[in-house]
Amino acid sequence: MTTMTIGKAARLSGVGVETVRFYERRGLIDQPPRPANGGFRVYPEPTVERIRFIRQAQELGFSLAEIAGLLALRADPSADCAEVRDHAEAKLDEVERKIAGLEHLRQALAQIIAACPGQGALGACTIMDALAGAGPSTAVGKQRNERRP
Amino acid sequence: MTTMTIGKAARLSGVGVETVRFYERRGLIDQPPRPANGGFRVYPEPTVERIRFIRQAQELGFSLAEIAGLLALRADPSADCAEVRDHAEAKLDEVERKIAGLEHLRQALAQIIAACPGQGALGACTIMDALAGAGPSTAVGKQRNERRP
DNA sequence: CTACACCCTGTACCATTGTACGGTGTCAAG
DNA sequence: CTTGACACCGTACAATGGTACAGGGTGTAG
Repeated sequence: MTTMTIGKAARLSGVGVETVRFYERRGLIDQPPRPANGGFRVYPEPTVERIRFIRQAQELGFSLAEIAGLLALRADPSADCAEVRDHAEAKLDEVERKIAGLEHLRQALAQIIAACPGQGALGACTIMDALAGAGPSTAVGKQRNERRP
Repeated sequence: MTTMTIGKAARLSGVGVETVRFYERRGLIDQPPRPANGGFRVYPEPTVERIRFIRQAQELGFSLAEIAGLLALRADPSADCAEVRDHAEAKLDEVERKIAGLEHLRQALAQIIAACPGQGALGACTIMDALAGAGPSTAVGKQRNERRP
């Protein structure tokens, strides 16, 4: 098993040592015990994965409290299955709503990019226009982006 | 044109009046002028759309500074097209990365939900397991050491 | 014309999510 | 056995994104 000090765990997961300790205090990751015979705390490799997950989930718009909920989901027999499943299903809905919102935004950005180099009349000039129009009716070369999901 | 007071604009966009003012201070939305003859500021309907966009973008993991950047994107001839397009393309990349991350998370959640009611052997009990394994029945040959301590 | 809800401005306060710092302990290379 | 890098712990400070008054103005229903 790969183990390391907190400094290496922090470097590998792309955060500062203080951030690791902060996540420990918030209960997002376990703080390894200090060895009985003295010395430094020893961090296992999965902690690095966990921190990376936390950072990624944050970029996807989840708060640390929500991320704690995700990390606490356990599909094992000792937990109340129905409760876990309800929670997981609620999160799944949320994830799917986010995906839908991002797809919408993606299309709007694609429309702006497509409209940009054209020197003619511009129908969807801003994000708000692109989102409102949702596409083609304006005379900018009909960016009907029918991309497959 | 539909117009309204700040209170109604706030209610329609699902935020508090103070939040609307906060966004004004941050330059995310325009503050309408006070009527010369006195009285209340008059908000147009597009401001409501704009606030809703801000809130949605926040839930998708964008900071207010980033959202300001999105709202400032203008594909019109007065702006430097190349610059606008670069910015829009960078944002598009980011959006697509977020979508990919969310799809990944979606699959992990689906896996937990699927594993939950079954009483048999559970392979992917937590989010971290589900993400590491990357696949239940669809045997995706991801060469990942799945070690159980 | 009075009550009452709502607006305006300014300032203060708050939660979340870190980041920095100071003082001390540990360890390993030279 | 000294020295430098890093760990540990506690506390303080900071950026972001609001939220809450206080003290006044405005507009309309009754």
